[in-house]
Amino acid sequence: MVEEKKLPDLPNVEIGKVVMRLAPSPSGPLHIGHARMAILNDEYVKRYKGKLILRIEDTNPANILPEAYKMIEDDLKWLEVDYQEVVIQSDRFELYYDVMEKLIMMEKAYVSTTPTEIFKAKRQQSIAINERNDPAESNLRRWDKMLNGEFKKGEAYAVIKTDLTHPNPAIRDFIAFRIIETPHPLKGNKYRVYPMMNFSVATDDHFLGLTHVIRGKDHLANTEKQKYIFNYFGWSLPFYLHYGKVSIENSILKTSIIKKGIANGEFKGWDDPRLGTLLAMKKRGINPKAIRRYWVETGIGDVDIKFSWENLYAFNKHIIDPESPRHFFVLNPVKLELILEGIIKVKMPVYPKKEDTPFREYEIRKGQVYITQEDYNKFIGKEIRLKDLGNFKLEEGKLQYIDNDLSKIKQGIPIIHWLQSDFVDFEIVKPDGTIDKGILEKHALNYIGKVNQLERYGYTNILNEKLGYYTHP
RNA sequence: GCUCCGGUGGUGUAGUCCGGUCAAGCAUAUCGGCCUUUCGAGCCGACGACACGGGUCCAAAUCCCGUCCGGAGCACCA
Repeated sequence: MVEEKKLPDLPNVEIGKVVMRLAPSPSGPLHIGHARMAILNDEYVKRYKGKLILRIEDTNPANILPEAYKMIEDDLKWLEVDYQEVVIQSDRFELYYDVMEKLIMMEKAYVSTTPTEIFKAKRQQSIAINERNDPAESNLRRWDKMLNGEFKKGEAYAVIKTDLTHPNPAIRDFIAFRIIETPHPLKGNKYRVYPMMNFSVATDDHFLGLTHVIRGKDHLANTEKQKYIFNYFGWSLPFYLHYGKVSIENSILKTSIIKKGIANGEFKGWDDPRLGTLLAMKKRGINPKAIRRYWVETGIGDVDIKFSWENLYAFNKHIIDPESPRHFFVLNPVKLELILEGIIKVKMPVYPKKEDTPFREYEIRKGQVYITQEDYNKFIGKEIRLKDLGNFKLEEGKLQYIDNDLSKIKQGIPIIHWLQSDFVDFEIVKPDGTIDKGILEKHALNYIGKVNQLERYGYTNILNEKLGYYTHP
């Protein structure tokens, strides 16, 4: 195994004092992109013996999948990401309200009933709406009315002042609270004034004592907004690091699309092999250590990258190959007549590289034999070797025994896999959702739940006696 | 449109802050060889990149300017 790359050190580190966080929203299970965030944070916290907080950001009830709270924890556990504390943002409304009230009193925030279209248009032109210049008392009064339910959804919202003349319009005054009447899966109708992400994140990052924040570049502008809150209170800033955008091809990641697809039966579930979810990776037999190595090697650069399935597969192969039992799977089998004298005893290792490997032992006699349609078409009329059995002449509908001269291997005789008996009908789901059908050596069923190397076919996670998921070539 | 961020081989990354040791390292992919009763693994080798154009300098992947290209934000999403 080659030496693995390491992540660069973080600045301002004090061993044992580092606090970092994972901040997923519970809209669905985690996917391969989330894994980057989780693994990078986990790697650093482990290196610096710090604390990792799982903070579930559930401040938008419209976007919550109730099962996701648990799914996220399961996914992280599978990834071997260790967090020491779980914080649910919907448990912290009182804190958010309290912080907001202080900001209003400091005249760093205001509460508006101006239609947001006007607010946005004026902000674009660096013009303040009326309420921005109101004294704290007026804004506080409106804030109380907001909390008391005197405004309906859309009638009022609370805003953090930044700098209306900021050259970047994305940084100017931003909304911190809005009214939501949709019940929250955990809190029901207890709250109707919900913080926006920039507000709750800044508040929590401070009160949870974060020292370092690692997240995607898409949060660059959010970080700038959040800094205003830090500065108003004089809180010390964590060290921020933003990594680049990842584009993942040949995979579906958007929870909204997945939910729809599951509902209409297009996808089998959250672990459908076409999805980029960690559940799908797990089902396919991708080892979590391969995912970790992939993201560690990719590092924390701020350049935008394309996710490479090829590289992930290569890492996975290194990890699983030594532990993958070898078996035969004959895809699209062709039944041939096997012609030979007497009985040939074959003994094939399950783990060819291990000294204490178990074996698959068979007594082969004349009768039937199966090889793949592809091999049949390719080698008809030629002499081939049935692996571990002997050399045969392949003719139409039959295989005629010639000899067991092993020196022919050196000369380059094609070696193919085969099955005579002791097999089961088997289906393998490919990453594109299609299904390969064939027959699987029965012995492989002793290794259900493991990734098997089906020789000359590919690595496959054997799920049960009828079905497997293709891992990769 | 406005504002940010970035561009090293097919892919990912090291080097860029503090210019020379970088005619650019590593991984993966591809190709070839060895080994192996798998088209797998392993070993060896080859191929292949500093986006473009100017400038500064004895010297630039590294600093400056421009161009092109990619990405992000300008949500009562996170």
